[in-house]
Amino acid sequence: MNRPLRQDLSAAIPEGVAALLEKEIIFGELAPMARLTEEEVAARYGVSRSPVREALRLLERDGLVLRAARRGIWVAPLSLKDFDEIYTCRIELEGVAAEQAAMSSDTERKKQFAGLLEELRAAHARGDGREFFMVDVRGSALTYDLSDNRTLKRLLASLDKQALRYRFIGYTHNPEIVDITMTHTAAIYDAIVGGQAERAKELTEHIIHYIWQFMRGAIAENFGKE
Amino acid sequence: MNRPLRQDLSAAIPEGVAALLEKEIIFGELAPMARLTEEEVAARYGVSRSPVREALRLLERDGLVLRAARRGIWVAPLSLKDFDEIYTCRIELEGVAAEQAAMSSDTERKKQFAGLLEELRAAHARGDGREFFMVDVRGSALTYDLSDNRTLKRLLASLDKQALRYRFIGYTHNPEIVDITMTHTAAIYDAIVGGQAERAKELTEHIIHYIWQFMRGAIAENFGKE
DNA sequence: ATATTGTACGGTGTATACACCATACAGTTT
DNA sequence: AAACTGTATGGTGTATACACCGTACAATAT
Repeated sequence: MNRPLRQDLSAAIPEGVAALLEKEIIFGELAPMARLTEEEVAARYGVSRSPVREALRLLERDGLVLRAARRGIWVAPLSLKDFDEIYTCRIELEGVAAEQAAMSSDTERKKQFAGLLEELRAAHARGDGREFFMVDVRGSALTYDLSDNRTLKRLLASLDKQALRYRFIGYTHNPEIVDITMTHTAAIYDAIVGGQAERAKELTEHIIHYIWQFMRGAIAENFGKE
Repeated sequence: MNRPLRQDLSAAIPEGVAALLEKEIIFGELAPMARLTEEEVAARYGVSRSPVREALRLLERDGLVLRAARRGIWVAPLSLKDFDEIYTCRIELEGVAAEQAAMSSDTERKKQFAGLLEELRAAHARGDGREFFMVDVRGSALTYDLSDNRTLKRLLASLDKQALRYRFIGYTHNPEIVDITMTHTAAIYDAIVGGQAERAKELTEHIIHYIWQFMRGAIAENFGKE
């Protein structure tokens, strides 16, 4: 009963289950405050409760689920306050990451930005918002890698997962957010590849602040009260 | 065999075990790269492997231990690079936390800073570096609480645990670091309590940067090569 | 009718058994 | 002698059984 799924989960079952649940949460297939029971998740993926528990610990770390001792587990709710909290942190850390990435001399990996930009443009042209964000995340991951700071990378990877939930909702309600992101991302990639550290940092901070304020409207509409 | 320890662990065993291991790692009782086996830890605290596994996941999240699949678990090594990475992140996030804390109107909780300052002075006067840092951590925790940003709090709580290992080593080699921290901390508390947001942020960033550079010497001596 | 207590059940928390991988070492072969 | 293969062992990874808490609902008493 557990054999078939083991293949899909690429060796590490907890991380595999976490990745699958992550996607479901980020893209709204699992609604905010949806109840998760360990046994149900275990049955769904054909594994036992042990790795599921570890997967849920990972999701808790990234703020995607809430746990109450002996009460249960829920998909973390979304709120305007939470959104503001995340962006308050992101604006600082993404700025540093872009700055440090620009200072990297790893020209070989910097070339990957060109390919990513093409993928972004393709997804943008197709109007595929979901794919757009997935590629955008890979661009961020590349930036974090170039910054050569494992601690920063760890913090941002965690923040990004939360942020992506809001970004996807924002896109759903205001598709032009993809247009804005598209334009600005190109400028940032340029600065990073060109080694303009200060510019990369300022651009990143400015742009994140801009998108933050732009998205607040859509977010407030849905979660203003909470 | 497991009953007696349960009391010490205050209800949640994984968190309890994690807290105990944390202290041992932070204060050097468990040396960098020391091997940890789940069974040994479980036996030591009189619990089973299940909660120990979860405790080790928590420590991994905070960068205190490293895990290699099916290979083992080790206390995370210390290095100058890691130290720089942590402070690069801390300087940004602590600044924001101080700024936001100063903007808080929770005058009731702000009064706690006075008591903490007294405790700091007492520990400083006694030359009790370990106690000094423990109180300092509570001051940071209060600042994070006041910032009213759960995301920021989560990121900083994690960072602080790593940072404390280096801070304790720095103090061991350069006890005057406690003097410096003592003086500067008082100024920051003043700014936060007084509601001077911009000043609190600038002071914090400046001071963390100063201590960072000051400590680099002691850290480099021990871990320069790694 | 309301309040209180008993009870059943869903679900997490922990313990334990077993599977399986990684390493080291010994034995065999070339 | 060196390389390779087989095997034993230590330790993590997973499955499963059971303990225990929290909630809801029903029954009884006031």
